[in-house]
Amino acid sequence: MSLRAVLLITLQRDPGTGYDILQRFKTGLAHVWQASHQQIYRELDKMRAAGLLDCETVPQAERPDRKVYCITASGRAELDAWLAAPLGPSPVRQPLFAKFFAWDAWPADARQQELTALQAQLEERMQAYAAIEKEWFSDPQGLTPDERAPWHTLRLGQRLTEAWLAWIEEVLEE
Amino acid sequence: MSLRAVLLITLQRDPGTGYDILQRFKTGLAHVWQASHQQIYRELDKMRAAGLLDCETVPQAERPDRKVYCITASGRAELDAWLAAPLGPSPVRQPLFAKFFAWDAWPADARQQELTALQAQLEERMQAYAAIEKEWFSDPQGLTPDERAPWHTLRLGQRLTEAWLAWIEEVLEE
DNA sequence: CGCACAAATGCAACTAGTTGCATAATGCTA
DNA sequence: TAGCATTATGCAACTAGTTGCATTTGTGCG
Repeated sequence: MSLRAVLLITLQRDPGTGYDILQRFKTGLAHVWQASHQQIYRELDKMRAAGLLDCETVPQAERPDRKVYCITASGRAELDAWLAAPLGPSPVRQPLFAKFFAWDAWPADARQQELTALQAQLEERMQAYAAIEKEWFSDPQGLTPDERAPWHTLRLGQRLTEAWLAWIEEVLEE
Repeated sequence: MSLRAVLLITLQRDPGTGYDILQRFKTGLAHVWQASHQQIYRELDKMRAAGLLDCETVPQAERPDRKVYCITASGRAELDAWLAAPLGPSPVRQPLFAKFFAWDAWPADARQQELTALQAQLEERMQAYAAIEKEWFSDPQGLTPDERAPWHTLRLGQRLTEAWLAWIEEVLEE
């Protein structure tokens, strides 16, 4: 259900094609939602069939046609309903924790490798966050509430990533 | 794939039935993995068919038979392979962030309700962590490395939950 | 007594997401 | 000039997880 909501949100802000949305998932929405192009195209088509979206085919010279989707009144109603309803709890699934519970069977070198790889990945993420913050949110106090909201999600991303990094350091010290 | 690995891990430690594993997912493994009984039973049967598990049916007087599963050599090999291979990155899917990106369409009362509900849930989780820590890990320095590993996962759970709570407070102050 | 809950298992149908393949033009680069 | 990335869409088959229903007996509660 949530992919559908995310598509409604982004199309409500800006109509676009499946490909456009794929690009958004790689840039501005990267720390919100990710989905493959197959999933996006399929979901958009289902939503159009359900009357949540309108679709206009724009032919292009020498390129495949662009199918530009845009939200309908019924799509907007579905989005409003989704926003009003509280999110359910998401099930816990931590494969890394599972490895910790198999500590005695987990080879020390694999352990080391896993944790340092994760560390590198998290540090990269911190840098990506910093770059986004610098580019878009250099003056958080000067933003409208609507513009501040995405900045808050960035802040949480930073807090969580910092917590992960501190923990990895603690574990690696052993 | 990870459910399979988690089942291998817990059965390697202690053979048991699907029902037993369901109970473990509700207690000791609650912050590691969660799955419904249907998923567990189905996966166990598939794993038995694939030769990863042995199954012994224990008839009980006046109760449904218990099917006790226990890991085979080939199951153990699969577990070792899983432990040795680094985990892939998990896709980002944050429905709450999505709501923040639809800030202007998100009614203030729904927002308030969502965040305070989440806050209550996280505080409950902190208490659950504290209870587990008190019961099982009151002396972390006195544990063997193997016993310390689950304690580390608890510590990360605490750190992440604290980060969430601090963030919610920051957001609610607006 | 009747009702809910725990113990113990399972089928069937569904939604969500992944993987592999296919098409077809343009532009870049080794 | 051959090969690879980008733009733009899609089918088919698969794995993973959810939801709803069903069975059978014992135990505790009001």
